[in-house]
Amino acid sequence: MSTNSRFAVAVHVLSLMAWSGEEPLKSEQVAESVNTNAVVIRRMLLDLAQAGLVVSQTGSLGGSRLATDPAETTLLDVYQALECGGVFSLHRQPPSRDCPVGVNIETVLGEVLQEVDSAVEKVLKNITIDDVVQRLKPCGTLNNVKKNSVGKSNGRLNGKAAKVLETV
Amino acid sequence: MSTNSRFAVAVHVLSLMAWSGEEPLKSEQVAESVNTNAVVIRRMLLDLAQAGLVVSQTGSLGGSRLATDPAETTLLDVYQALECGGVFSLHRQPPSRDCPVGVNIETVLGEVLQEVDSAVEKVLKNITIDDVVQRLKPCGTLNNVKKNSVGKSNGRLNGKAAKVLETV
DNA sequence: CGAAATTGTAACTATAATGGTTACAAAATT
DNA sequence: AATTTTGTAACCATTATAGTTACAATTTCG
Repeated sequence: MSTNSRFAVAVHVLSLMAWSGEEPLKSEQVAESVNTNAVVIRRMLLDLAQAGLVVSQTGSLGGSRLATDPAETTLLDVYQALECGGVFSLHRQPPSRDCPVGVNIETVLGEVLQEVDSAVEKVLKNITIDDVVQRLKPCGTLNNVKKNSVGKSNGRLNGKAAKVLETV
Repeated sequence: MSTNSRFAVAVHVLSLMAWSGEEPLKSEQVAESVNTNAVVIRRMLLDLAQAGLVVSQTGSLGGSRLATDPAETTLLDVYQALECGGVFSLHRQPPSRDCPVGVNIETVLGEVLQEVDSAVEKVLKNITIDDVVQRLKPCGTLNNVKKNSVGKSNGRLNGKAAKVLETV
């Protein structure tokens, strides 16, 4: 369905900011964690800023930080900030008006899609950015060491991880 | 989000077949109602046939018809037949392994997306093709006449509508 | 059998959303 | 004034889907 990772990236970005607190993050730092280009991040930050979820500042000490309490910001807020406009779409071209099915299928499907969207929104409304951050922590410390067991992740920041978050 | 109308078209196609009963519909007829090309329809019918929802036959009296009871076929069956693979996607490129957020965000997001998908599936599982067809009927007779009030749709088939469904 | 109709399928182009890149003006700090 | 960073435009790349043409394989019917 969706070849689209915008929602995942947006949650990633906001989680980074929640993790790092008040200090503004530069788009370059965020891009490094997300593994993409800084302009892609800035474009997304514009959407998030327009929705009032982040604030940014230009200049040499600039960057972006959360504009809201992460414990109050839900994934529904994030989803709506991206203006994805629903999970499914209706027909590209309107169906035949001369067919009894075609003439009304959009109305009926519209109701169904609305029902789907409501269900999605209900789930997203119950998860906050803070929830996501809390759920990140156990993975980073216990679970992951056990899985990889090569000592790559030992709870301390090292290498680029330090570069990304120590400056924060 | 989804620039994708495959689900809408698939439900349209199956509703047409449910509406028209046992008689096989030709891809050209279906394409006329959906307002697209017959090959687009045939490609979709291949997906639906592989999922066991329709059967097709070549030859001069060929066409496609439902392979299941429309009252037992849910929109979840349709959705799964299309193999859309979930409502949202994770990151295209894997995030940084050197960032405490990046290294675990995919795991956490995967759980969230699973929760979303389950909610969507729960809704779709409760709507059958027959439900859709039933909900098409009132629109075609009362509601629509009132809305358009130009007598375009008067309950009888006329013009191309006749062409599409009278042969059925 | 041979003609006609229809599906199955390949090959190609078109469209649209997203992602990636480069470049640079505007703003803020030193 | 110099430096840094965002905001933003412009362009290309990638991917999924839709649309089109063409044709072999299959089925019916004369």
